[in-house]
Amino acid sequence: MTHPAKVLRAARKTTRRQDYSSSTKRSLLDNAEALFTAHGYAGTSLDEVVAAARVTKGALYHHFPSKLALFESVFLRIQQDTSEQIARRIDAAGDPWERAQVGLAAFLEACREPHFRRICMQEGPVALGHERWADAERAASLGLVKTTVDGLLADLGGGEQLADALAAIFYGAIRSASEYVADAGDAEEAAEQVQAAISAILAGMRSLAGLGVPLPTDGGSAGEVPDDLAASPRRRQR
Amino acid sequence: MTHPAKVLRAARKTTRRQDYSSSTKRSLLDNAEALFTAHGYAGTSLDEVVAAARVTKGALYHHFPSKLALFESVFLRIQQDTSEQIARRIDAAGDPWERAQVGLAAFLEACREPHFRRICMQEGPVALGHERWADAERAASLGLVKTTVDGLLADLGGGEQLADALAAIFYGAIRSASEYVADAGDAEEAAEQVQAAISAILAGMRSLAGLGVPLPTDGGSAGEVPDDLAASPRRRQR
DNA sequence: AGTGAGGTCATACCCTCGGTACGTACTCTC
DNA sequence: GAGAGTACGTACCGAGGGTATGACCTCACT
Repeated sequence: MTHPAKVLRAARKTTRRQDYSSSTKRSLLDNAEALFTAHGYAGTSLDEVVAAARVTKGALYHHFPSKLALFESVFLRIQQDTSEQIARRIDAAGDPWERAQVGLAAFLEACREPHFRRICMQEGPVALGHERWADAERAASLGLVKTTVDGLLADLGGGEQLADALAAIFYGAIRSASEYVADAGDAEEAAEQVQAAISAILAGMRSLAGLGVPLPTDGGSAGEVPDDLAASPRRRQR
Repeated sequence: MTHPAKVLRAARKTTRRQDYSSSTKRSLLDNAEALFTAHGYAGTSLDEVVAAARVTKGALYHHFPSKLALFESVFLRIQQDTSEQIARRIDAAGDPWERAQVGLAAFLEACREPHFRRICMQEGPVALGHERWADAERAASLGLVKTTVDGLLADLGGGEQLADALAAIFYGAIRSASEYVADAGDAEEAAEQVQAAISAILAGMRSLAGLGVPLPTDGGSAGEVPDDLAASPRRRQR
């Protein structure tokens, strides 16, 4: 058996110099993640980051062009890890309705991780700006929701034109639900309530389809809604 | 007839000095609102604000103890105006389901106002911090949603223990829906989709109740959910 | 092994911006 | 009309993001 170090270096085909560099970068990312999680984006100074990572600002600015770019790297790393994790659990589930339940549970769980909650859900939109954050979300969390919703609608048969809107709605619902759970005194009980509430919503949609009620109706199916309110927000009732 | 100026001053019971002061403060609030809307909290410097309001930092710091306090004043002013406006429209509606529809339409409309959208929905949580923002929201927008949801549940009969969770869920759903509408290429069409989607959800809940399905079921009613994912229900089916 | 090259990082500095200390002018009251 | 207090301006400080410059260290090539 050869020497472990030699095997590693040979296998990874990296120079000592590259090891140093990537180690420095990784340390910056790790420490930045911890500090951003603890104090937020604006509340974290680069001096704190470089001190924690035991480097200087020169090193930081060699690896990242700006504070924002550093945050974005941290953000993307967490987001990708988390969404892959959730996707794996969804894929392990069976029919669309079970997948929705599993996805919800997995997402609620992820939102109880402080770093995901703080960096991806709270700081992300404002630090990166709504535009870039929304793009990243579309590719990750929202994408998962969209896929799941597509599955549900396919199972119900119909309502495809509502898929995007429904995905956005469910995504916001889950997001807000996670805040509700995180803020609740009894997180377990809150999580149960959320599961029950969303189950009820899904069950309602399912029963609607069973009743032969067409999903893609324009307003009015939940109660008498004046035309001018259901159709175009421009025209308001006096 | 007495002198006009005397009449005015006597009627309003304010001194010229107080007029000047409140005018200065109002100008600061107005200009800060415009700048915060355009460039966000971090992107707006106090120098810009005082220049726009044609005063100096001394004046600003006489009226507001900090930049954050200035932002909070702007925030609260917009939030109160908007929620009062929405509340009036809800109160003008009839049964709970119509109230929900009207409230949704009014909220979607408000979210298309740039200053409400940017300051109350986007910058608020991060600038004020989640805690203070959540408190303010509970008293305003979320309060409206909670009241409306309470009305729905009362009409359905049952599910009261889910009211808080449902309100949080619907609030997030509406929030996200408003983003969806704001980001959409065709806002009109997007708003219609959102109205239709939420109508479908509400109709589903209504039909569930009509079918005699009890609302407060613990998970699993939408599909088979593995025990370990069902968030430790106190009583599980089966 | 020696050496040039370039990637990697440290040091020192600038600039913006939130916040403070203090001075001034004006207005109201007695 | 004199004192008092409010409203506001001016000058400055310190924190923090960003930059210019150069040293060191590794690596490839001879």
